[in-house]
Amino acid sequence: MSLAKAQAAVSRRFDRLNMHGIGFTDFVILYILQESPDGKLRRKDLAEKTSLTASGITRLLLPMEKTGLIAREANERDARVSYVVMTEAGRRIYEEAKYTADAIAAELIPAEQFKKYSAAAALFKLLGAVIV
Amino acid sequence: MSLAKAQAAVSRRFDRLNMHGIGFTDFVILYILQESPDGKLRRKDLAEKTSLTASGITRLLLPMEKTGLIAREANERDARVSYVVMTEAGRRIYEEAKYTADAIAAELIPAEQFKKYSAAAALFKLLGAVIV
DNA sequence: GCATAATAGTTGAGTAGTCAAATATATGTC
DNA sequence: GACATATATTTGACTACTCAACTATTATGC
Repeated sequence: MSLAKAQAAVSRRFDRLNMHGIGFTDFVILYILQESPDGKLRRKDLAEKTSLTASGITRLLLPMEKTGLIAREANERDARVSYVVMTEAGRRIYEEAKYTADAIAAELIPAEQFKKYSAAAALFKLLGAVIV
Repeated sequence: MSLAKAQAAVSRRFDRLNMHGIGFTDFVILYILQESPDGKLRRKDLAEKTSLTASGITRLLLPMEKTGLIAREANERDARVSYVVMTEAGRRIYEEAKYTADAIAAELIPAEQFKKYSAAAALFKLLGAVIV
């Protein structure tokens, strides 16, 4: 089961991110948020982009909100949705973690791939290109 | 994170296997056992082939042993190892589940790939070829 | 041949999610 | 504008693992 193997290997290497106090999935959340045009997304959309369930997102974001990496913002038109916005602290941690993530990604992927992007961004794009 | 997405999608579809009383990972175990030359493997080797930890294998095999899909066999030379062998019941369930797995795999992969093998075998080989 | 290190497997405690049900709000229909 | 239906999020109970520490056994250096 090489898919499982690849994913296990990739996310295990990214465990080094916990030196910034965040896990692999937290980093992915910050990455997605920082990439999104308004810098905020509905929980639903984060769920889709990460392939987690809405429930998983709730549980993942809870500690991130407590430690102040992200914050909650209401939607004026629809009281059901609560946006997830990156805080200043979140952005700072993301920038720090990006260096680590880039180093890890550089160990994982061939050199030509990350001329244009940061290595981490390239890795994500590469994975996106390979499957599904 | 498309790797995670792909894996989530694949293993979620294989949830249909629980109509045979087994999960996706149990099926993978049976598949690996049935493919192995002697029809038996050390727990260690199963761990490596599935990318699980030895501990995960212990926990996975426990119920499979209870329901009689696999059995335990000692190694005469080395008392530390315990082989995992497929039982008759295990082989029967595997053969049944294979039809379901093939049907699922056929929905997931392009047609030319499974001329030679069963669709499930082709899927596994394909995944193996793509990454790692 | 004895001490030290290495290997196979299991166990306790914890983590990262899942699913199904509940809650709150929005939308469409009549 | 009330009622049924749909959508976004949260919660409780559970599952499928992981890691670190342990037990039992085997291999190695001296």
